[in-house]
Amino acid sequence: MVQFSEVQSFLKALASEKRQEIMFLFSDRKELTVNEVAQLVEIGQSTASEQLAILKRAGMLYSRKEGKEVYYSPNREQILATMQQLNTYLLNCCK
Amino acid sequence: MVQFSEVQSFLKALASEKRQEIMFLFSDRKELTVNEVAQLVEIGQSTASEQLAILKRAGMLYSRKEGKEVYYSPNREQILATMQQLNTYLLNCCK
DNA sequence: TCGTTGTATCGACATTTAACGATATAATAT
DNA sequence: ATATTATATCGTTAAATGTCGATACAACGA
Repeated sequence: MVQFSEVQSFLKALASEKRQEIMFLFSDRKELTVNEVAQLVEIGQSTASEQLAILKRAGMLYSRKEGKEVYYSPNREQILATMQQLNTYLLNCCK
Repeated sequence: MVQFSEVQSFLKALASEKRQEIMFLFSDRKELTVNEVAQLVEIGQSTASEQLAILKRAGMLYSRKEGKEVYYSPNREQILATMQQLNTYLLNCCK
Protein backbone atom coordinates (compact mmCIF):
# COMPACT_ATOMS: atom_id res chain seq x y z
CA MET A 1 0.00 0.00 0.00
CA VAL A 2 3.04 2.20 -0.42
CA GLN A 3 2.59 5.38 -2.43
CA PHE A 4 -1.07 4.77 -2.89
CA SER A 5 -1.96 8.36 -2.08
CA GLU A 6 -2.27 9.55 -5.67
CA VAL A 7 -4.69 6.77 -6.37
CA GLN A 8 -6.47 7.63 -3.17
CA SER A 9 -7.19 11.25 -4.01
CA PHE A 10 -8.11 10.15 -7.51
CA LEU A 11 -10.72 7.79 -6.09
CA LYS A 12 -12.04 10.35 -3.66
CA ALA A 13 -12.28 12.91 -6.41
CA LEU A 14 -14.28 10.61 -8.65
CA ALA A 15 -16.52 9.39 -5.84
CA SER A 16 -18.75 12.45 -6.13
CA GLU A 17 -21.55 12.54 -8.66
CA LYS A 18 -21.12 16.21 -9.34
CA ARG A 19 -17.44 15.79 -10.00
CA GLN A 20 -18.17 12.88 -12.29
CA GLU A 21 -20.58 15.09 -14.18
CA ILE A 22 -17.94 17.74 -14.44
CA MET A 23 -15.37 15.31 -15.79
CA PHE A 24 -17.78 14.10 -18.44
CA LEU A 25 -18.30 17.62 -19.70
CA PHE A 26 -14.92 17.17 -21.29
CA SER A 27 -16.20 14.45 -23.57
CA ASP A 28 -17.51 17.19 -25.83
CA ARG A 29 -15.25 20.15 -25.23
CA LYS A 30 -11.60 20.17 -24.47
CA GLU A 31 -11.51 23.22 -22.26
CA LEU A 32 -13.99 24.89 -19.95
CA THR A 33 -13.96 27.96 -17.74
CA VAL A 34 -15.28 27.96 -14.18
CA ASN A 35 -18.42 29.81 -15.14
CA GLU A 36 -19.14 27.48 -18.02
CA VAL A 37 -18.87 24.50 -15.71
CA ALA A 38 -21.11 26.20 -13.15
CA GLN A 39 -23.81 26.78 -15.76
CA LEU A 40 -23.55 23.37 -17.37
CA VAL A 41 -23.90 21.36 -14.18
CA GLU A 42 -26.10 23.93 -12.47
CA ILE A 43 -24.15 24.88 -9.40
CA GLY A 44 -22.97 28.22 -8.08
CA GLN A 45 -19.75 29.81 -9.26
CA SER A 46 -17.96 29.32 -5.97
CA THR A 47 -18.99 25.69 -5.78
CA ALA A 48 -17.72 25.08 -9.30
CA SER A 49 -14.43 26.69 -8.41
CA GLU A 50 -14.10 24.50 -5.34
CA GLN A 51 -14.98 21.27 -7.12
CA LEU A 52 -12.61 22.03 -9.96
CA ALA A 53 -9.88 22.67 -7.42
CA ILE A 54 -10.49 19.23 -5.90
CA LEU A 55 -10.26 17.60 -9.31
CA LYS A 56 -7.09 19.50 -10.04
CA ARG A 57 -5.48 18.54 -6.73
CA ALA A 58 -6.35 14.95 -7.55
CA GLY A 59 -4.38 15.28 -10.75
CA MET A 60 -7.35 14.92 -13.03
CA LEU A 61 -7.38 18.42 -14.48
CA TYR A 62 -5.01 20.99 -15.76
CA SER A 63 -5.70 24.68 -15.53
CA ARG A 64 -4.26 27.60 -17.38
CA LYS A 65 -5.03 31.23 -16.90
CA GLU A 66 -5.73 33.42 -19.89
CA GLY A 67 -6.68 36.97 -19.06
CA LYS A 68 -9.17 36.83 -16.24
CA GLU A 69 -10.42 33.42 -17.19
CA VAL A 70 -9.12 30.07 -16.05
CA TYR A 71 -9.41 27.21 -18.51
CA TYR A 72 -9.64 23.70 -17.14
CA SER A 73 -8.91 20.61 -19.20
CA PRO A 74 -8.40 16.92 -18.42
CA ASN A 75 -4.91 15.82 -17.53
CA ARG A 76 -5.07 12.76 -19.72
CA GLU A 77 -1.62 11.31 -19.08
CA GLN A 78 -2.04 11.56 -15.34
CA ILE A 79 -5.49 10.04 -15.43
CA LEU A 80 -4.29 7.10 -17.48
CA ALA A 81 -1.22 6.65 -15.30
CA THR A 82 -3.31 6.60 -12.16
CA MET A 83 -5.75 4.14 -13.68
CA GLN A 84 -2.79 1.97 -14.49
CA GLN A 85 -1.70 2.10 -10.87
CA LEU A 86 -5.17 1.33 -9.62
CA ASN A 87 -5.32 -1.62 -11.96
CA THR A 88 -2.05 -2.92 -10.60
CA TYR A 89 -3.19 -2.58 -7.01
CA LEU A 90 -6.48 -4.27 -7.66
CA LEU A 91 -4.86 -7.08 -9.54
CA ASN A 92 -2.54 -7.59 -6.61
CA CYS A 93 -5.30 -7.74 -4.02
CA CYS A 94 -7.78 -9.60 -6.13
CA LYS A 95 -5.92 -11.83 -8.52
CA MET B 1 -23.26 8.44 -18.61
CA VAL B 2 -25.84 5.70 -19.05
CA GLN B 3 -25.59 2.78 -16.66
CA PHE B 4 -22.74 4.31 -14.78
CA SER B 5 -24.22 3.41 -11.41
CA GLU B 6 -22.13 0.28 -10.89
CA VAL B 7 -18.99 2.23 -11.52
CA GLN B 8 -20.30 4.91 -9.22
CA SER B 9 -20.82 2.71 -6.19
CA PHE B 10 -17.50 1.06 -6.95
CA LEU B 11 -15.77 4.43 -6.80
CA LYS B 12 -17.59 5.45 -3.65
CA ALA B 13 -16.71 2.18 -2.01
CA LEU B 14 -13.03 2.56 -2.77
CA ALA B 15 -12.93 6.20 -1.77
CA SER B 16 -12.61 5.35 1.91
CA GLU B 17 -9.22 4.56 3.38
CA LYS B 18 -10.59 1.98 5.76
CA ARG B 19 -12.33 0.16 2.94
CA GLN B 20 -9.16 0.27 0.88
CA GLU B 21 -7.33 -1.30 3.82
CA ILE B 22 -9.98 -3.96 4.02
CA MET B 23 -9.73 -4.77 0.34
CA PHE B 24 -5.98 -5.12 0.59
CA LEU B 25 -6.30 -7.68 3.35
CA PHE B 26 -7.27 -10.05 0.58
CA SER B 27 -3.83 -9.82 -0.96
CA ASP B 28 -2.69 -12.39 1.57
CA ARG B 29 -5.78 -14.39 2.42
CA LYS B 30 -8.60 -15.36 0.16
CA GLU B 31 -11.36 -15.31 2.73
CA LEU B 32 -11.98 -13.41 5.94
CA THR B 33 -14.71 -13.37 8.54
CA VAL B 34 -16.17 -10.17 9.93
CA ASN B 35 -14.32 -10.53 13.21
CA GLU B 36 -11.02 -11.16 11.50
CA VAL B 37 -11.43 -8.00 9.46
CA ALA B 38 -12.38 -6.04 12.57
CA GLN B 39 -9.22 -7.16 14.35
CA LEU B 40 -6.90 -6.71 11.40
CA VAL B 41 -7.89 -3.14 10.62
CA GLU B 42 -8.68 -2.27 14.23
CA ILE B 43 -12.29 -1.28 14.14
CA GLY B 44 -15.30 -2.49 16.08
CA GLN B 45 -17.25 -5.55 14.98
CA SER B 46 -20.32 -3.57 13.98
CA THR B 47 -18.24 -1.15 11.96
CA ALA B 48 -16.54 -3.99 10.13
CA SER B 49 -19.89 -5.52 9.34
CA GLU B 50 -21.16 -2.23 7.99
CA GLN B 51 -18.10 -1.52 5.86
CA LEU B 52 -18.09 -5.04 4.45
CA ALA B 53 -21.73 -4.59 3.54
CA ILE B 54 -20.87 -1.44 1.62
CA LEU B 55 -18.12 -3.23 -0.28
CA LYS B 56 -20.47 -6.09 -1.03
CA ARG B 57 -23.22 -3.78 -2.28
CA ALA B 58 -20.63 -2.18 -4.52
CA GLY B 59 -19.95 -5.57 -6.05
CA MET B 60 -16.43 -5.85 -4.74
CA LEU B 61 -16.97 -8.72 -2.34
CA TYR B 62 -18.75 -12.00 -2.14
CA SER B 63 -20.02 -13.43 1.08
CA ARG B 64 -20.97 -16.94 2.02
CA LYS B 65 -22.33 -18.14 5.30
CA GLU B 66 -20.87 -21.20 6.92
CA GLY B 67 -22.29 -22.02 10.30
CA LYS B 68 -22.47 -18.82 12.26
CA GLU B 69 -19.63 -17.23 10.39
CA VAL B 70 -19.77 -15.18 7.21
CA TYR B 71 -16.81 -15.44 4.91
CA TYR B 72 -16.05 -12.49 2.65
CA SER B 73 -13.88 -12.74 -0.43
CA PRO B 74 -13.14 -10.47 -3.39
CA ASN B 75 -15.47 -10.69 -6.36
CA ARG B 76 -12.65 -10.68 -8.86
CA GLU B 77 -14.66 -10.90 -12.08
CA GLN B 78 -16.93 -8.06 -11.04
CA ILE B 79 -14.02 -5.89 -9.96
CA LEU B 80 -12.22 -6.41 -13.24
CA ALA B 81 -15.39 -5.83 -15.23
CA THR B 82 -16.07 -2.58 -13.42
CA MET B 83 -12.51 -1.43 -13.89
CA GLN B 84 -12.95 -2.14 -17.55
CA GLN B 85 -16.05 0.03 -17.61
CA LEU B 86 -14.34 2.83 -15.73
CA ASN B 87 -11.49 2.68 -18.19
CA THR B 88 -13.89 2.98 -21.08
CA TYR B 89 -15.65 5.97 -19.54
CA LEU B 90 -12.43 7.75 -18.75
CA LEU B 91 -11.07 7.12 -22.21
CA ASN B 92 -14.24 8.58 -23.63
CA CYS B 93 -14.12 11.75 -21.58
CA CYS B 94 -10.39 12.19 -21.69
CA LYS B 95 -9.10 10.80 -24.92
C1' DT C 1 -34.29 -25.27 26.56
C1' DC C 2 -30.39 -22.21 27.60
C1' DG C 3 -26.18 -20.32 26.92
C1' DT C 4 -22.57 -19.03 23.73
C1' DT C 5 -20.70 -17.17 19.67
C1' DG C 6 -20.71 -14.58 15.26
C1' DT C 7 -23.05 -11.26 12.61
C1' DA C 8 -26.40 -7.57 11.48
C1' DT C 9 -29.07 -3.69 12.72
C1' DC C 10 -30.27 0.40 15.44
C1' DG C 11 -29.75 4.92 17.67
C1' DA C 12 -26.63 8.44 18.97
C1' DC C 13 -22.87 11.28 18.24
C1' DA C 14 -18.78 13.36 15.91
C1' DT C 15 -16.61 14.36 11.65
C1' DT C 16 -16.61 15.38 6.88
C1' DT C 17 -18.50 17.22 2.85
C1' DA C 18 -21.22 20.01 -0.41
C1' DA C 19 -23.37 24.02 -1.27
C1' DC C 20 -24.33 28.79 -0.83
C1' DG C 21 -23.74 33.94 -0.42
C1' DA C 22 -20.56 37.42 0.67
C1' DT C 23 -16.21 39.09 -0.01
C1' DA C 24 -11.35 39.30 -1.57
C1' DT C 25 -8.15 39.10 -5.42
C1' DA C 26 -6.66 39.54 -10.31
C1' DA C 27 -7.04 41.24 -14.96
C1' DT C 28 -8.74 44.34 -18.05
C1' DA C 29 -11.07 48.49 -19.96
C1' DT C 30 -12.78 53.27 -19.62
C1' DA D 1 -8.48 55.93 -10.40
C1' DT D 2 -12.82 53.43 -11.02
C1' DA D 3 -15.76 50.03 -12.81
C1' DT D 4 -16.41 45.50 -14.59
C1' DT D 5 -15.74 40.71 -15.02
C1' DA D 6 -13.83 36.09 -13.72
C1' DT D 7 -12.14 33.41 -10.18
C1' DA D 8 -10.78 32.08 -5.42
C1' DT D 9 -11.46 32.09 -0.57
C1' DC D 10 -14.15 32.44 3.72
C1' DG D 11 -17.87 31.55 7.04
C1' DT D 12 -22.03 29.23 7.67
C1' DT D 13 -25.41 25.67 7.34
C1' DA D 14 -27.40 21.24 6.00
C1' DA D 15 -26.69 16.62 4.64
C1' DA D 16 -23.94 12.50 4.47
C1' DT D 17 -20.73 9.36 6.55
C1' DG D 18 -17.98 6.72 9.98
C1' DT D 19 -17.82 4.93 14.33
C1' DC D 20 -19.38 3.13 18.51
C1' DG D 21 -22.10 0.52 22.10
C1' DA D 22 -26.31 -1.84 22.80
C1' DT D 23 -29.28 -5.03 21.11
C1' DA D 24 -31.54 -8.30 17.90
C1' DC D 25 -31.07 -12.40 15.17
C1' DA D 26 -29.09 -16.91 13.70
C1' DA D 27 -26.48 -21.13 14.34
C1' DC D 28 -24.74 -24.33 17.16
C1' DG D 29 -23.57 -27.06 21.50
C1' DA D 30 -24.44 -28.59 26.20
